[in-house]
Amino acid sequence: MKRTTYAGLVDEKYLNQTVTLSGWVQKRRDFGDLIFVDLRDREGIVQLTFNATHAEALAVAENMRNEYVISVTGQVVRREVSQINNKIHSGQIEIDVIEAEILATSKTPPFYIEDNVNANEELKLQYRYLDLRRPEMQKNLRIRSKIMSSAMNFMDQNDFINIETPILAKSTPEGARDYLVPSRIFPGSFYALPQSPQLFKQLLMGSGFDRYFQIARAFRDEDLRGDRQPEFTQMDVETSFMSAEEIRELVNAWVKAMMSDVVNFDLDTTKIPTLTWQESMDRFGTDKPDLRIAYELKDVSETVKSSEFGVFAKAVEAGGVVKAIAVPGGAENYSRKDIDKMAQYIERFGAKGLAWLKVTDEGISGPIAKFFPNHAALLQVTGAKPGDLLLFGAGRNDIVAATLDYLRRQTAKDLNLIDMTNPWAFAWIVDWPLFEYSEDFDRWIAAHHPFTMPNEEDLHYLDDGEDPHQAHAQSYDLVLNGYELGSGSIRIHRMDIQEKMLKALGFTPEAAHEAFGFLLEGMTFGFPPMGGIALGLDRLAMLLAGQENIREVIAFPKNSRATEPMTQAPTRVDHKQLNDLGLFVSDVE
RNA sequence: GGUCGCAUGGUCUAGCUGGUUAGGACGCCUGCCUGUCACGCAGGAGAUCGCGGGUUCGAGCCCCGCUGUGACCGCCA
Repeated sequence: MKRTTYAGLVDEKYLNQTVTLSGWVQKRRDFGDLIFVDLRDREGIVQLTFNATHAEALAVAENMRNEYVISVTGQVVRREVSQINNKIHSGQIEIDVIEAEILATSKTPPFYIEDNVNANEELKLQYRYLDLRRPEMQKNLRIRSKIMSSAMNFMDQNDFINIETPILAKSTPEGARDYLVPSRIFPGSFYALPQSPQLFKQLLMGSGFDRYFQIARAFRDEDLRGDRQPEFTQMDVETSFMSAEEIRELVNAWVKAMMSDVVNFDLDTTKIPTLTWQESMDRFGTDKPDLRIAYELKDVSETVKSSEFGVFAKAVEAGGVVKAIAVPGGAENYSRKDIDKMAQYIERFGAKGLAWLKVTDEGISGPIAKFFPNHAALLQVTGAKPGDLLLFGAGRNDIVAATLDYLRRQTAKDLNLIDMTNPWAFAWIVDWPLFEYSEDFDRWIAAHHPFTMPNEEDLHYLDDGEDPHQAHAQSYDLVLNGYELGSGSIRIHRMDIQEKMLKALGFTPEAAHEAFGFLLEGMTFGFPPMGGIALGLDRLAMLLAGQENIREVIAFPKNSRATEPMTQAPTRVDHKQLNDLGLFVSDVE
């Protein structure tokens, strides 16, 4: 029996036709001499009816169970009006089955194959192939597929050349921890899986390809998060002779095409705001603001520095800040207990406590209200209105920023204050610091990567005797709804600047040569001005699919401990394999 | 590396202040049923309460350790 169409596509257009369908038994409803079976395939569900008119088929249906694979041939018939099921596409019709065959039986699955399953994550990952049968997962992966084909089309139409770069690459200092691959031929030597194709794509610009793209896998051996997997997929782009602004325009055009192709949304890219990094940090406390939330961080340091409330006064005195958000309607909607919970949560950001005030028609209330007898200025600076809840952060600027960023997002989520009339809030964040201080390494490291071009007017900061850490970079991040989608920059294409940069990062000339000699040498052979970007397709797919975890758009993801419950990877390997590689594993229990 | 949660039939869960025949829903099995689509009805099977130790006359419940797992902080150029 050869399949003629998909179960989920059969509708009135097929009336009275004989069709052959194959798929999985979603559900059987058995009335003895009448059996209904919901047949599921990738496109959806159709109801099959079996009755005594076709006794052989009925007998087969009696043995059907959930998740059996079956093939049936029957006639598409109209349902009586009272029997129409509007929940499914095929609900106007059903299949009067003439012939049926069980192609495979199934054990009872460990969880229901339906959306909104409540099974725990580990179980779903262990039986990932079953979880992927769920319509929602099928939808998610198809969105992902559409994003990829949209990207490929756009790049092709814009004369980009798709070039693959090595997966077995060289370990370089700086950046994330590498996944290492031992060399058999050179025991003790290792390849590294690329954290991104960064250096290769720059070299390709040196080769004159001018416009490169690749849908590339990248690997970072760091701890996972809801939006972070150890291997992930980037749309990696590099161009020659383009300014940062031109590159952002190009990405805007792609994003516009992609939003249209994938979610049929007409994105007005002229309305995508461009914020400097500093502005974003000041207004939102984060470098990836969710612009669907109207309220922002307000600096009240000046207003409260001479107040009687010691916590605020001391914070300012010690060189810190006091900032606040005014949560609309928060006064009624948050109890003392809720606020205590928030206060406890923010300890993880280093916050010592959470000061708050409820704004009322009469003024302000709450435990610290008595310290602000003249609260008019406070309300003016924060823009707070009666009914609002003022939440304060006081102390070190970075802690205040992290705390209020969290509180802003969390309260907006709690109180439905996310503006859904603007469902896709893109933003560009530009003018990033070139360096950031790493407490881990106890030195300055590249904020983006060591090949990021400083702003022209900041180049002098890299000269001897100046403070390089004041420099800002020609770099840009694309943000969507509070997630970093991608990050790029204009690259350094001149060796003299690159050498200064590496020096500022603390590389000796020897160490720089050892790590990046091939790139430095390349730059002596005429490298063009270049820049590019890498966009995280997993996160993009997650957002477009309306999911909150990146696992939902990856067919076979890792769990939060970077293991894969289905295959059990990573696993031990046998001694022969280790011997071949010249490896000895110590510290095995 | 750290913080906070979670772990009870196949699944999701209830189990209070320590004494229960460990309860429910869904699923599964058997039988009946010709219009269901959350089918219905009758019956049935299915649990060393994650592991180890401790407290106690007595532990699913309290304590300690471990394991697994989720979220987050650090980390992620």
